[in-house]
Amino acid sequence: MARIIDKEEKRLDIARASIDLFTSKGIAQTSIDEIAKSAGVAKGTIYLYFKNKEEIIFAIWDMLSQQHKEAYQLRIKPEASAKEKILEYFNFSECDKEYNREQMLTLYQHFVSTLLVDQSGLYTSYFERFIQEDYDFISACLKEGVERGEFVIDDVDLLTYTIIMLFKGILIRAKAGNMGFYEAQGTLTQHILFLLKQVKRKES
Amino acid sequence: MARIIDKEEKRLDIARASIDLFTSKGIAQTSIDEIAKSAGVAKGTIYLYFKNKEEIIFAIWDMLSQQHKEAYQLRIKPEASAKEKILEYFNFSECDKEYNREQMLTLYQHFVSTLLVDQSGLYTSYFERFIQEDYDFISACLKEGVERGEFVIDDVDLLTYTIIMLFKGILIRAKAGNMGFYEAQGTLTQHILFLLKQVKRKES
Amino acid sequence: MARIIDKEEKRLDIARASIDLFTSKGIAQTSIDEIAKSAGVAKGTIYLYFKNKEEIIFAIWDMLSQQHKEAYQLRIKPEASAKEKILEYFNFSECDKEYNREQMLTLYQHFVSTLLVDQSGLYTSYFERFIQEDYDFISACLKEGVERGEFVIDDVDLLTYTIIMLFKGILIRAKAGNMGFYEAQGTLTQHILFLLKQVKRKES
Amino acid sequence: MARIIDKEEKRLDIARASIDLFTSKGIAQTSIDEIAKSAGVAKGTIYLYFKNKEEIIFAIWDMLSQQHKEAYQLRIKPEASAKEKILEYFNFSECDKEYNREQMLTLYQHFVSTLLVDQSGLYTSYFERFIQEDYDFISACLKEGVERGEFVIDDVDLLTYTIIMLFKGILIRAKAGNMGFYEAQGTLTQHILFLLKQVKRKES
DNA sequence: TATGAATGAGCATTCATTCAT
DNA sequence: AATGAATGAATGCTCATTCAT
Repeated sequence: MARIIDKEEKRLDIARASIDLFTSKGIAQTSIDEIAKSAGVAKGTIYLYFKNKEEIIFAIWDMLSQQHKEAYQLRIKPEASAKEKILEYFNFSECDKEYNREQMLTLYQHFVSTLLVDQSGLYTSYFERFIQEDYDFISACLKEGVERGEFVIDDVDLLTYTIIMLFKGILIRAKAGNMGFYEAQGTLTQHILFLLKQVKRKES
Repeated sequence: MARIIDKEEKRLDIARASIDLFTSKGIAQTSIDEIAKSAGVAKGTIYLYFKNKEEIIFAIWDMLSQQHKEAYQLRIKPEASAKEKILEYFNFSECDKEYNREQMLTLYQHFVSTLLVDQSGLYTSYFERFIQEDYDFISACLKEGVERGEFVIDDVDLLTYTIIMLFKGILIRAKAGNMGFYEAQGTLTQHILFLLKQVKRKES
Repeated sequence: MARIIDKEEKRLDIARASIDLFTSKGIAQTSIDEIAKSAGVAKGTIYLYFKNKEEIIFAIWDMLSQQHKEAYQLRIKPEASAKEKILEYFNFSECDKEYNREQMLTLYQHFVSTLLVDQSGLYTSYFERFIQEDYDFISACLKEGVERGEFVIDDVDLLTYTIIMLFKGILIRAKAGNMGFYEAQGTLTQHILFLLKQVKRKES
Repeated sequence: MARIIDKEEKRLDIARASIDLFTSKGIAQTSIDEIAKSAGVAKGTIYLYFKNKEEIIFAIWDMLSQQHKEAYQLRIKPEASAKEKILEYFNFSECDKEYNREQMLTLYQHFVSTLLVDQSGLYTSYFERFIQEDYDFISACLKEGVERGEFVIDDVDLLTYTIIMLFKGILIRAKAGNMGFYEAQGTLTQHILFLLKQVKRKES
């Protein structure tokens, strides 16, 4: 058992060591050699923990995604409104603990870039899971909001996807418009607020 | 007397020949060698018409963008409503003339993929122009709609960007969700319609 | 006859246009394309006047060498001493008329560089002629100096070659020591003076 | 446990394998591919031992220079006269041990050729060191000769450089005059002897 | 487990020269 | 005579991955 924990820990160590490199130089521009040096292990050792370079990216993603969920759980109060929950879900301020937010944005952009040209289907199916998670969470929030009388929504499914697509769209707009993390986060929040305002229940 | 050659036409020939390769293999995975073979010219000839690989991509983009604009102009009637104009603007059915729509979608995804990891700034500044064009068009339509009494909009700028971001977001969702062109086009239309419905002027 | 003169003149025009490029960028780094542009003719035209790139270099050399001889003839007085004649022979101040002296030095260095790796024998035999000319001139001067009682020389042949080798050696030393034209010229003069002082006839 | 390898020895193996190619084809005309094949390793392996092509050339030079110094030390007796020391310093007979003398001469010519057109400054600064070493050695010998009453020299610095320039000059003359190693060596010796004779102390 | 030496395919770009017009 | 479009060989360097130790 101890061995397995060690192995998992070392996996994470290598993944963590890659983040700086991936975000500062780009995924394609980062060599296994550099990752090995940065992680303080030999090149061959990387391959004892990861089948290939892509697996490292998945591992990073799993790790950050896990952190994000945990941070969300800590921040959110059960009695929060649906709006608050959704906004909090798209708040990535926890990154600052270990990695800075600009890196997180860049990493996400690189990840999506890889997805967009994926031909093996590996990334595609991996990414599908995250979109599904987002979908499940947001639609649950919206439904809860409707039940509580917070929102009036004709088509919860449609609105859910609108929010998801805005979240993806901001990544591209941020890159094309030279936005940093804060501007991107703020813009996204603004757009989500705009949408939620449309479906807010009008008091009579 | 030198050989008489329509330089612009040959440029487009080479660009056209690249599209198949870019969409089937990816931009980064396509070598100049392959483009040359596919275009039926020698490798060096490519460089008589393009300064570098990026220029080929931009040329394709310019070409498709031009075609799209022309097709839009042919389709749209001056008296069309703002809603019709916007929906038509995001209708890419003209592609079938020369390239099929699936290719068009894939190409867009590849292009955005390249943009997302661009470190030279070349793609970024190139792409900025197109986002600006979209912005100008959509916000003009919305304003016109407001003036004509078609819409009631608090913040035209915000709604414009919402539409733009949805347009970018659908590219990612389409990839992650294994959508083809038609599904993606339909989904986008549905989302835009939903948004425009929110701001539609309520008849009293 | 007029045709031939025109042809020769155009040859020289092209050669002249190459000098700037060769000296500023290096011979290997200068493309025929650039020479053509600089000479205001088409690329193919170059090949009507020169069999290949190397011939241009020979033509430049012939031209400069011719200029040097003419300048020498104008400068030197028949009654000059042997020492004066030799020093004048290694004085390249005429370059300033059309090309500056730094260019002349660089060009000479490039030329010798090409010679040193010549495997065809073309450069070698071409260069041999110039060494022979130098030899004939210098040994004639030295003999004249001996006859006139200016020098006492045991082995004229040896001293002649010493001077020639110093002249070649200064090219390498100038490059390795980051010398400019003036420093190189001055250094060479100093060394030749030193040698001639050794064989100067001692008045009793 | 990693493979045990004498990195320095392998470095020299690769360098040694390059000499044949450099001398028979020229430095610029020899590709890394050929060097790799000649050394019996893969192309990538070259770059484990050398940062780039230039480093290979410098490594060869360092190696030969080292060998020459060691051979000189073995040959020379401490009580040798200044004249003997200088002549021995310019005696390259040790080459036959591993590489033949003609190759040595050709290699030197190729190296100087590359130096003469060097625009990066890499060769220039590398070569400067060797000229400086030669200067230090020769001027020390001459000074010693003066102190011992072997020579009478007005300007040691000037004579030192005369010898150095003759040494460089012979490389060019050898090439232009189709001299082989022995003729070049003999000619150089003869010229140095001539110079030293001029400054030999006259017994009264 | 861990190492790190070795591999070799892969690639954008340049350029002297040719030749159809 | 002049043009300039076309050619295609040539090359230094990177890097993910393997595997002997």
